[in-house]
Amino acid sequence: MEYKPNIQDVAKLANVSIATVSRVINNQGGVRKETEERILKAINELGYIRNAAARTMKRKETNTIGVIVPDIKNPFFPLVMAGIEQKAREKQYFTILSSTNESPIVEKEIVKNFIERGVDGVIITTANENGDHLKLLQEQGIPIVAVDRSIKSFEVDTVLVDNVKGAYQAVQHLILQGHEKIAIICGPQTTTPGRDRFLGYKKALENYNIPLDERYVIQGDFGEQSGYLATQKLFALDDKPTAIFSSNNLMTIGCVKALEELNWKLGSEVSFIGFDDVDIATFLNPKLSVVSRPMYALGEIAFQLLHERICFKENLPKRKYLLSPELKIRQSCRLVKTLF
Amino acid sequence: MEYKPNIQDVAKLANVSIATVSRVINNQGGVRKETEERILKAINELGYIRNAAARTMKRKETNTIGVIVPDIKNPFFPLVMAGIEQKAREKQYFTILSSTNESPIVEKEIVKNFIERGVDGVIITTANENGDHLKLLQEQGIPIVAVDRSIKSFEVDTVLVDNVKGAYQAVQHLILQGHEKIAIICGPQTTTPGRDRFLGYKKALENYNIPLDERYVIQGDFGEQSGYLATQKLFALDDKPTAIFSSNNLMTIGCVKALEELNWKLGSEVSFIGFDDVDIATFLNPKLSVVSRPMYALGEIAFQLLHERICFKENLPKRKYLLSPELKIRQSCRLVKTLF
DNA sequence: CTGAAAGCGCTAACAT
DNA sequence: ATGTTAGCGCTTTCAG
Repeated sequence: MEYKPNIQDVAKLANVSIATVSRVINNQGGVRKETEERILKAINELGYIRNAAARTMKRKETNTIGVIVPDIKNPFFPLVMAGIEQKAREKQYFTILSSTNESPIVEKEIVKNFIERGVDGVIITTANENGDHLKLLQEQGIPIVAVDRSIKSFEVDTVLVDNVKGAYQAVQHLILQGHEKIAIICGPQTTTPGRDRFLGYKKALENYNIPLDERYVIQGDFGEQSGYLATQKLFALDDKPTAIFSSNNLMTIGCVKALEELNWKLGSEVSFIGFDDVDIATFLNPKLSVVSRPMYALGEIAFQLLHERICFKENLPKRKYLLSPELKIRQSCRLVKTLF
Repeated sequence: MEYKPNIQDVAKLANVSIATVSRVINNQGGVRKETEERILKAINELGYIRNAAARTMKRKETNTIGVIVPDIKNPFFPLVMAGIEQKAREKQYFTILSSTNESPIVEKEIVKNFIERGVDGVIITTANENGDHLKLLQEQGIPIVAVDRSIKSFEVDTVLVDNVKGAYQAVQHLILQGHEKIAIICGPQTTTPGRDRFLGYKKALENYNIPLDERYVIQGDFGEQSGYLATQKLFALDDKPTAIFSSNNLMTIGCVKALEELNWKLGSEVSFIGFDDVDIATFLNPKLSVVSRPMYALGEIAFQLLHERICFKENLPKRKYLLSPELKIRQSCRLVKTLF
């Protein structure tokens, strides 16, 4: 049973023209009830399923959006994806997902493939915020929504998390607890999240008149290993910090590992807040305080924006959403112990 | 710049026929070098990208495979997906992913949509192992590979993890450490993994002549909450178990949470082995022993099987792979303390 | 209410 | 080496 019936077969079996069949499968009305039933019956009998390729050729739309993420193994993205899919399904859109492994080259290939397939729009967390390689999409008039990382070289709808604010709140909290020697494990300053989280850190210090101490600023690369190393460096300091702010989830993990090995007591000897919730946060003792991002909402809004853009194209100003992260205070940050 | 150029535009600009252009974009050779260059130049100038829909109509193939998972938020699946994508990319295949949220109804919709789109094959971890809703695929002659969960109602290539063996090894390990009161937190007995892991548990007890004690068998649903509840039940027993085997990752997390709240000392008062590695495993103190599944390999092999099937269709026997999980002994299971 | 027919953009068989 | 042309299966005027 390998034969794929087409609209012709259905028409023949139902004794109508293919135009009528088309009307029925597209619910366009204007077909007598008996005729419709006859057609439906034929469709069922044959197991007819309409051919999307042929349909797309006429319609110039696929009801499909493409999603591009840099690393599907990072738990952040599946959660965003879940939000996107949910909203997309509601609007009868389908979602195709590809992961670039942070490679702009792969990303470009994927973009090209998405265009070939005629996706109606793209949601992307790009591997390269410059974004020149995404111009293809723009040239084809395919709407784009940038999620979590913005795109520099042209204007697109964007939904970001307020990284500055999240970092600011975390550091402010530490300051209000009496900390002054607050270290930051930075993300790459070539990425917006990396820069912005550092910015929030600086702003908080500034607002509370705490001078920035370069020794407490350690560069990391968002990888676990760099968080580990950074923590070791901080521990080696004569004048150790009393609190650490880590700029992302993986570095948090590295940091916690180092803390444990160094026997540098979390919560008591050194307070800690990390950016991004991590699975382990509530399993550690003390439980980790974190800045948590609304991943699901990020996905939902991204689809919302994309959908509007697909419907109204250019008759819409470019929009930038900035979602607020949530500071979840648990047990890893405590009032500073003053020594006098 | 909204106009999508087509093969005609390219042909006109390069002063050739569309057939020649087609030859070039498909690397079929038989075109004079200068001509080819002229065409390439025109393609570049116009920003031409070929239309997959039109191509598909002729070719009857899309170079695309569909992947269906029950829950993209479960970290298991993105890892499998990464393995699939890697292999697929090597063979120039594209991958489209959809998640069913464990709903067979959604799954059926997705299947239908995949067929509409003309995917060349499907890799699926089905939400309903019965599989009647997948017959559509079979009828259309679309190859299927089942991953992690088998399909009952017809024969397909399958790649599973040896759940019986994994559970057996875990429980055996506990037995050899002297445990006799070993509890299991079961997965749903309607799923193969749920059943098989229970089977492995029973087999191990049997082999070592330990009678099955119903009080130590708690039903869960693979969700975190059920692991939590199960642990509470076990703790409430007069004759508490000295070891717990949890049937999956999420229930492990629930279990560990409960353990902590109940102040039931992991490793000393109660030994533990869980099925599936979890992020937190090595952060806990003591570190969790687990049965770990080869997720990436699962994905790689699945694509391999699918690809062969796409190429050779029926001229291939149905194949069943059974990958061995790995028992990772860490610190959460200890020699039983005998009381006499 | 229904049908006939013109393509959508491409590939591939057949000419030249 | 290159061009001509017949569809692939569908949607959508335009007629009836």
